[in-house]
Amino acid sequence: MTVTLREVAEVAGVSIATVSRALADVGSVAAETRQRVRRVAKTLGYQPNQAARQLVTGRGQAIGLIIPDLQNPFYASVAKGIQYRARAAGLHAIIVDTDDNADNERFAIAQLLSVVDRLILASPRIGEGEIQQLAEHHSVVLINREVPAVSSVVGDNRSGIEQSLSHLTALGHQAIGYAGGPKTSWSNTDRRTALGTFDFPTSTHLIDLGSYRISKAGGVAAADAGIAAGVTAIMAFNDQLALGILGRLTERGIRVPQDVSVVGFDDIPVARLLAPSLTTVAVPMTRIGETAAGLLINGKALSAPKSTVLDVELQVRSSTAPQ
Amino acid sequence: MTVTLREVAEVAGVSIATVSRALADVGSVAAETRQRVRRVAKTLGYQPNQAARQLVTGRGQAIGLIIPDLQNPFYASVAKGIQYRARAAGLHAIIVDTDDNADNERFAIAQLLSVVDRLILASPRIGEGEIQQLAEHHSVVLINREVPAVSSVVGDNRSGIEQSLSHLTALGHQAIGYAGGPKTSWSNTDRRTALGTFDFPTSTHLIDLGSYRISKAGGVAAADAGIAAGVTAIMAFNDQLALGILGRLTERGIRVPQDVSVVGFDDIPVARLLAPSLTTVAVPMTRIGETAAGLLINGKALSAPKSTVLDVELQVRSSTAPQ
DNA sequence: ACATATGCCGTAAACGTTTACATTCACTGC
DNA sequence: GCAGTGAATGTAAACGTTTACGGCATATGT
Repeated sequence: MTVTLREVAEVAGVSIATVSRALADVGSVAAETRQRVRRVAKTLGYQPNQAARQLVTGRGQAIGLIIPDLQNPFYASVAKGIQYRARAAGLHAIIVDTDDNADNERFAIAQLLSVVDRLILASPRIGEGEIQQLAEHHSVVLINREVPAVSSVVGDNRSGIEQSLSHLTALGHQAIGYAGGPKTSWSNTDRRTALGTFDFPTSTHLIDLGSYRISKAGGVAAADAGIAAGVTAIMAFNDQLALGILGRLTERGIRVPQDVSVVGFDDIPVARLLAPSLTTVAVPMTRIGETAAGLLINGKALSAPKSTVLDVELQVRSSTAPQ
Repeated sequence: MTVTLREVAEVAGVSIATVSRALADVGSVAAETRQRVRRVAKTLGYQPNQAARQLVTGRGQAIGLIIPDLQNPFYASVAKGIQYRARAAGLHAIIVDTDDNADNERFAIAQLLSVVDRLILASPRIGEGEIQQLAEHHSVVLINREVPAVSSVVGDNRSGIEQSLSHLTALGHQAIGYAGGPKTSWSNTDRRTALGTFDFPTSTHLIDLGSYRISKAGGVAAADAGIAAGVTAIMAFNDQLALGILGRLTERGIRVPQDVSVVGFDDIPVARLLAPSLTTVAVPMTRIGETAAGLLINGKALSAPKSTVLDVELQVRSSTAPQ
């Protein structure tokens, strides 16, 4: 049924070694022979058996990608970026969704390592030690998390927070609430520390509205907390939380942006579709994916671990207004 | 570095065949031996080489998934469902995003077939003939497309359209516009034909607003077309298009649902987060994925091709109101 | 003309499994 | 006591590739 090297070799009248060399364009093989082999392979519809290839070379044609949640547009975009870069290198992506669960993640990693030796971990929830140990034996690149001695690609959280705060203070907001994300999220703590070191005008104060799950209920709770605290602007951990906040505010008769301004983070595709469209920090999600995959593919990940920080840019839309 | 069957066999004092049998729990092996082998394998940290396994068994540990766009929440959810089911069977999903391009799709299929022999095609854009030919030689399940003699899983488009129309006519709408999706989409044409056979009250008429790309611009154009046509309700091909329409209507000062009602299709996660929250046909996206993966895994896909139609249910929210 | 280099190609080993077949051994029933 | 049975294990082939090695030409240098 399936055509192998042997059959191509027979038809072309050469040995399988020559066929292999001709197709891989490696070693020395006469131009005429190469052409003939190529032609035969094509007409026979030869497709190399990747399992056999991987068995002997030890290096597979796929990279593993572990993400917390495919339904989260952020990770969907990151995954897309990884695919672009991987496809350019003739690789596939094996994606595993962990449902944001550390145990699932551990299991997924173990499973994937029997199939691939190159791994991209997006927002891993497991411990630093585990990650470092993993990185010692395999090619690993992290997304949205920094761990010493391991390659990573992240958005510039500090800059994003600063741009948001500058925007809001410039608009005259003096009571600004921050609705945080899951405590297990590295991005969340990174953004919180950036908040802590921002140089506020003396008249302005930042109010911590707490940490919320990324869900409808989380958005409702965050919005209610913001209203209770009397803030005039809410910065959300990410766009999905901001969406929930937007919905709840409208539900409670509070106008955005006239009464309260809302700023998101990430700039997921729907952010610009909303009414009001969401002011948010645009994170180059796809490019994060491409960069991470690039590190893995060109082997830089192992040889010289490096943390890459990509620029972010505030997109001012209609969910923010002067106070 | 990596531990193989041989090393486990040596340490356990048996042959590799026995180790293989003990671990796979197949054939007959003494209980005491099995235990010892298992223990040794565990302490040595044995991880089977999947490439070798696949090479000899011919069946891999992964299924291929081809989707038009990961960033589309519909497919992200479907992919998640597939993962659930696949994980339960110890399988991985190799996902390829084709950017909704038939050529990319053809290439992706060819590529994937050298790695997997089981394939799920979501909304394939390639021809029926190609699909049927593919299904002859491999296990294939289609999502959101029906092709004779090939297994498929789809949402009940007819029912969804009927529920939407019934809802709108019951609310007193007499000029209802339909904003269609890409012409290449099977779902789109399926929904259109359902529209054509609906039994309208004589006072009501349906207005075709045309076909639109799923983008910001598409939503704008569709909304403008609806306004120009003077409709009081717009049914959108899917939620993303509905989102764009919602945004444009608000932008033009038209209130939803007071002036115009809007109905979506799919019920993607953000639909309920919006203000106004979107009335839409809930398609069991995750379950579609699970079902498709199930067909592939239990081998039903090949032996008895069957089209599975899953129930959909209109979710009435606040984007629709009486006229 | 002979030694040497070089280009082309075939032989064969290796990758780590699974599994058909062979072997051993103890036990059963007569 | 002996053929027959069946359970437990070992032997070895096979899966389809890549690649080190060696052989055989032919070209090159003296």
